[in-house]
Amino acid sequence: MTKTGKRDEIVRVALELIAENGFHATSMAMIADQAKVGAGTIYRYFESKDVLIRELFKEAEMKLYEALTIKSLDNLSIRDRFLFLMTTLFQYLIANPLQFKYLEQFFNSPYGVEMRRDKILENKGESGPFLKLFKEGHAQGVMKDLPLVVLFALALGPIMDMVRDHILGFFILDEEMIAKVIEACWDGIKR
Amino acid sequence: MTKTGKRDEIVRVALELIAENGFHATSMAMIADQAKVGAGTIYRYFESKDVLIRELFKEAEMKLYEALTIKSLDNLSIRDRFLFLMTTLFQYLIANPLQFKYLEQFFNSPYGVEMRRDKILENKGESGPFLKLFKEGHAQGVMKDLPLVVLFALALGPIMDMVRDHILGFFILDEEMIAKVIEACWDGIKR
Amino acid sequence: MTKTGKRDEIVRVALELIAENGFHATSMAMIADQAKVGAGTIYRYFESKDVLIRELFKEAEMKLYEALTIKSLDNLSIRDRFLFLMTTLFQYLIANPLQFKYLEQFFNSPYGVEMRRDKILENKGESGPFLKLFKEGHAQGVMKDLPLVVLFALALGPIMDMVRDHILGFFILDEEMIAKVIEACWDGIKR
Amino acid sequence: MTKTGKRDEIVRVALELIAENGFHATSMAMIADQAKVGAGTIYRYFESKDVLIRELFKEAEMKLYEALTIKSLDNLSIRDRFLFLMTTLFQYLIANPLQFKYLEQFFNSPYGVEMRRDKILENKGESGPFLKLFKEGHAQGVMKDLPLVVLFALALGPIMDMVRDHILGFFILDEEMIAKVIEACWDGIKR
DNA sequence: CATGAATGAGACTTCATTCAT
DNA sequence: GATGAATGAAGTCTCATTCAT
Repeated sequence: MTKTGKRDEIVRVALELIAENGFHATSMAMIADQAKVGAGTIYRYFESKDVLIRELFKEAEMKLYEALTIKSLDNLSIRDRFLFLMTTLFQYLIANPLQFKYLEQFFNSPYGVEMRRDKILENKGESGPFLKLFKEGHAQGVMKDLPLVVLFALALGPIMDMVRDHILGFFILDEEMIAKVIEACWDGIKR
Repeated sequence: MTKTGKRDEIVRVALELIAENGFHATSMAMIADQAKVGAGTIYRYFESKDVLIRELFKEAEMKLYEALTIKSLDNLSIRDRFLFLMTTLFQYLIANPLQFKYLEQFFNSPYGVEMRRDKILENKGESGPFLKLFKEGHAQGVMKDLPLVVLFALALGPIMDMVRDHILGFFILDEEMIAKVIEACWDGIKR
Repeated sequence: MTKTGKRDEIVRVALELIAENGFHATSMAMIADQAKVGAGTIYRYFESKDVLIRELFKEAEMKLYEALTIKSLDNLSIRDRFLFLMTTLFQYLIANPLQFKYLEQFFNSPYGVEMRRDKILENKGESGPFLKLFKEGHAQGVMKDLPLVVLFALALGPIMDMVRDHILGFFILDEEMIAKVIEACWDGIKR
Repeated sequence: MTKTGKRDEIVRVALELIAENGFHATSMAMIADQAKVGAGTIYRYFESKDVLIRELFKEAEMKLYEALTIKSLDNLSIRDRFLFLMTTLFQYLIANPLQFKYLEQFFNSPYGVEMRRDKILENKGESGPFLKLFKEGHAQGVMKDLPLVVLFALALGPIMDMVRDHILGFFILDEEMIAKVIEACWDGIKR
């Protein structure tokens, strides 16, 4: 196996195991076993379990970010861009439940204290797609005159809850329902 | 110390430590030390750490439920009842940050899988205040025609995010801002 | 309950629990619970668990000794006295399985190192019924010229094994079989 | 130290400590200390203390079995084979007192309930040397017409008692005495 | 005298991490 | 680089014993 092959396998297995079992219930030995590497090998790539966990987060965050920025939306209206971004987000999270579960766990743990959920989308600086959208929505007077943090919560809070319930099998989200939820979120933030 | 004094102290300390550090990082020894009881004493009151954690949840859930049901609202309009309930919830969570943090952690852990956040308010049967409200809102055609689960997410998802940010000190929620957020949530669920 | 009533109850329950579960698996709390006394009460009668265990042994030993000396056998032949004593022993142990199990455990544990099984019957000085019998058997030339310790082992070793198997349900000892086993033991020690 | 060196050392030390102090009084920490390994190392080789205890038994049983089957005895008479086997057993147990003490403890504990002492020698199927001997003795009419279990008790019960006394230093067994004891056992089982 | 809540030493076990091979 | 056996600190839990009531 190539060098990066081992690293990738460790990352893949660690994300999967932690998403399913939690940080605590996932031992380094389990990861090593399932990734078919020696226990010590993980430490060639990650200084410690803590570092591994943070690295996993960064990679999951990055992938999500990329999913949300694949397409230029500059020529659409604010509303249409919101609908598109939200739909993309929904679809990505539903298609990648392990990533979603991992991110949820990460945020809801001591690790996530200094890294609010909003930051997933916001912290990429000016280029964060939701951030950019909300700023422009503000400027055009299309959205409520509320702090960006509040707009994030209004738009994304419900989404996270719905996706969690869907992944846990408590509620089935089909395309029609997704569209309705997004519309309702829009009602919450639009002026 | 009175008989129940020790149990109360264990509960208080355990909630605080777990809220701040997480389940995993809070050892039984830490709880015993800080509660100033012997290590074995905890086990007179709680069969195991697991049982302690679930008991803490039950007590926190109960207190929250009580806070939301102290006042009869039957003679108010749906909208006013919603505003009142949401304000009460906001205020309770902000005034009891340890309980909030504990509940958040509990839900976002293997413990909480079978106990969705919505259930906090819903599962008390017909008397769950939000459940009752949403059902009536539905019936009267005041609210969107969406499943109750979705209405919960739309109304409560943003609240949880805002409260978390407030408690972590990322954003200051004053009464005016709370009122605005609640209004926006109402926009999200009203027809 | 009278004072001795409590002590007796503790002794009875402790013997039963230890016979069934072993020293280690029987906690003082279990004994107190089942004897319906407070945990501290046991310590009014027995200085420690160790003392209780030794006291239990002494009482069991005493009862067995009494069972073997109820009847004067001086006018019987050596052989008949042997048969009678052995039959009595067999019957007593089978009728009192808890006592047997307790004694077995006691001997086969650090407690019993300084108190060989033979001592049950021997240590009552000159009056130990088996000891007396073997000495006279020796003197009359009816028994093999072997040390008393060896005669004890030849006569009693098989009995203990048989009784254990019977009590554990591995083998059914009826009166006929008992008689045969005793006859065989006699063959082992007779000249 | 070689790879298996640690396991062997753990086994050796555990057998010794348990033989001297009993299961309960021998902690895993004591074993680790005396074997000069880390506390966790024992668990690489044995899943739990329970498993260690059973494994120790299996190894002790196996060694005893091997000691009794090193030599083919098919061309000897039943009586000579009996004398030889018994002598071998005596010598093995006296030469390996730790194994003897361990086996005694094991049988006389909850572990040994389902594994009667007789089974040490019997359960190897048709090849158990004592079993084979007793069956043939039966068939040839050389031995008493008693169940095999009884023959085991008559032959081996006294041996165990004598060996225990010898090991504990209560009685010195020299070769001459051993021969006499075995003869007496033969008298007990022969027709 | 009796009680039983409280204690804390100590038992078993896990697991992140190291390091000789 | 890779391995995985070894480590030992730390965690959960038990239980003989004490002592205030």
